[in-house]
Amino acid sequence: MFGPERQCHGATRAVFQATPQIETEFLFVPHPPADLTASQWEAVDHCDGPMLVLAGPGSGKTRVITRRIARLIERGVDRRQILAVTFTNKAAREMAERVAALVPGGDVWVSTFHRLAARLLRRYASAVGLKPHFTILDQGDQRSLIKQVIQELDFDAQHYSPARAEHWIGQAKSRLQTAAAVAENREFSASCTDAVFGRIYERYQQRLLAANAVDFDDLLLHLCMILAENPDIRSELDERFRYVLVDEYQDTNLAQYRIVTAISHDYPNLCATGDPDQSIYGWRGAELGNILRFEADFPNAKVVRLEQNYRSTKSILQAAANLIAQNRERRNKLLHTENAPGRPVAVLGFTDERSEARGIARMIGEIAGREQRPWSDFAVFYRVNALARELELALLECGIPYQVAMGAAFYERTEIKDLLAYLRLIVNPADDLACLRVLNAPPRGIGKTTRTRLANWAAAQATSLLEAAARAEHVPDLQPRAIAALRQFAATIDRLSQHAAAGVAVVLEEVLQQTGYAAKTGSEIENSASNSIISELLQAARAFDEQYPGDDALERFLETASLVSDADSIDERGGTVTLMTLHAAKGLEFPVVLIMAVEHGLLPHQRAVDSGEPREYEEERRLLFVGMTRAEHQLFLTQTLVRTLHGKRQTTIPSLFLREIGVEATQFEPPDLAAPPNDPAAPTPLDDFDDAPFDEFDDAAAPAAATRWKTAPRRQNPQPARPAAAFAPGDRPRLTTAAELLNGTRTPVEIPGSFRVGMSVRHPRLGVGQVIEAAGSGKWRTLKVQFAEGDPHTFIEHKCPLQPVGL
DNA sequence: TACCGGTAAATTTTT
DNA sequence: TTTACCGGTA
Repeated sequence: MFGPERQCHGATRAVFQATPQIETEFLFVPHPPADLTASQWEAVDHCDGPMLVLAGPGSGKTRVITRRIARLIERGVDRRQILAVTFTNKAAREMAERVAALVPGGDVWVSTFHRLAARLLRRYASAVGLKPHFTILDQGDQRSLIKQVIQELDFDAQHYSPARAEHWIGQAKSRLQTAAAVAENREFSASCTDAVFGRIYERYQQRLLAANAVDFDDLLLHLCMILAENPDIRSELDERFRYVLVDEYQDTNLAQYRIVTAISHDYPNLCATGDPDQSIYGWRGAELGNILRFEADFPNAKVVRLEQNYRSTKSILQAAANLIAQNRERRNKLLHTENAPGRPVAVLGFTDERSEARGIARMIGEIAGREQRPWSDFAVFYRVNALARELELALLECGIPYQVAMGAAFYERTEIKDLLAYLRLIVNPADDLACLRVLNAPPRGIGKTTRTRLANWAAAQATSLLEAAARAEHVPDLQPRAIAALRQFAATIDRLSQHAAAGVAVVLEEVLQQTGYAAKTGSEIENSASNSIISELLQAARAFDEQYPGDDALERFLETASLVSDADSIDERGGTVTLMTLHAAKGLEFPVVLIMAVEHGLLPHQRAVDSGEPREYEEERRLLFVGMTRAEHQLFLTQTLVRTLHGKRQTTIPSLFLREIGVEATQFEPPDLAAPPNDPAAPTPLDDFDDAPFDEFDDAAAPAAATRWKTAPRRQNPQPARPAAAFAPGDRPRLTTAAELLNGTRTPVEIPGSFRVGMSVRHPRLGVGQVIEAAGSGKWRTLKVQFAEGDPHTFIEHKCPLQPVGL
């Protein structure tokens, strides 16, 4: 009688009893609105009970989530009982906006995990020994505190670097190992190293607690502990958040998983959306197992698969699907699309990183001109930030505007961090890190010696640095001048505190005035730059005051500031090409995408290869998968023959991923293409290329298509193209090469190169294999090659019929 | 306290 | 190659 609505039962029955008017709605058999597919509607219309939405890239996942929220409300669910959790501020903002557009009125709690945890932790702070106005340390603060701790404990900083300790502690925390637990199990530590890091962790945690501060991981860890140890709080929140939606579930770590499950126990209406194939944060503790195990965790879970892609062309999707099919640890999905076949995925080969960068810049320029695309249609992804440099130079050279999405943004600036540290100190006088930061900024004659003596005394007295400064006259061995400076500093903070409730902007202005920070010395240019940054902060403060008036404005402003990230800074409207790491690309889409340096050692990254862990190797594959599936219309992958990295020039090894995608061979550009175009009047080869129907690039049609390049200067080459064989048969994506695209010829360029260990090679009879050993030199160099089957074969290099694969 | 020079290390980084 | 950091000296 009620059709699909019969699924609404169990724990949430109370909701429906309380709102009987819903019954009337059941009389209308709900059917999918025209703008939703059947499976999308299935997910949207699901009401009670756990649900897993396995959403492939570009499958309209966000839309499904927002529509489901609207649908729940439409059915009479109290909107305050809905909680939607995302990972990024940006995603949260977007989702909130879209929900607001669908069901005006607010009150649906859309938040990131960390912000949610921060909010709840303020309320229940005392349960973990914190005071409500605790400080959230960013990574920089965290790093410097760890450094201090290592120094204090007098461990060898060579072996126990702050970076490693930070990682170790982060891992421990995301696995819910508290410092106390680590201390208890110290004798069971797997290694001496673990024992040392355990000590660091303990001490670090003590210091955090003393400063009434938490780091990012603590937000989650503390909340987890609260939920685990306080059944009343847990059930209260469970009841409060009856409908929980989690986006990007594949990236949840153990702490996040526990939080989500803890508040979905009595009301198990958890809706998890995600894609195992897009899990790229394993190194930060994300547990792929969480999503793979969902049905085991929730045996009666409904599973909806969104497999139709609305974003990419068939070629792109096919190529990506080929790649990801190689992963073992996944759930098989049938990615498909109704979109046009589109242009073949192109692999562009270049001689070195410089010609690669120029080639990319030219490619972008030509496509933009020909297709009348704005620069913002283009994105270039790379595995490591270092790869952006050469590209930036090339883009500058071509006059193409770009933006790099990368770390060290606004809130990382010294001025901003200093000013925020003052605010932190006002809110939380125990915040020793903030105190340390501004004690001598601007300089007021409090040097290193003074600081050490102050810190020692404060530690002995078990008091905060600020408090110690206020009572500086008791600190032994201090110069009278230092005492005066310290007392004055403390008095200044004290005076500033009186303005605390007057709004963020007012406090900030007072800080600037009273500390003399504004008048800080510096060169003319530096000053103007720094001034504009400061005024930007002031502006943000004013905007914040308007939006959130109230006594706790300062505190909330700080929370916002510390939870903001660089990804938030990407300006979508700015008409520029976007450069970013593959990690940063998740969740975005661009009409034209170029992925640089698809080479062994970079993608997959050397560290993943060295680890020998299939898990890590598969994550690299997912990373490329994520990058590829960002592309709507056109996708290019590039590789070079030699690449200079860390100042070392090395012959590259082609990425095995290329072969998995279906690239049999890349033809490399002739060397002269490396030079920037010097005759702008010359017809661009792409003019022609673009008019060609895509079908002409089919295997069989390839030689015929070659005749189309009449406007491009034909290269005399006795050797006919090594043509059709270069293109994969059947369901393989169709691939084009750099030479074809940029030069308009299909004449392959023979690249002499010696085989190296690790390279993939093709033998006419034995198929594809990998060089596992090379010996001798010159004429007598021999290669040992392992093929898919049988024992390795040994060849004499200069006589053997081996072809490099991917070269 | 501030600067210079030598050395070592150099993924990814939602918060 | 570039960068960050340490330790020495002015």
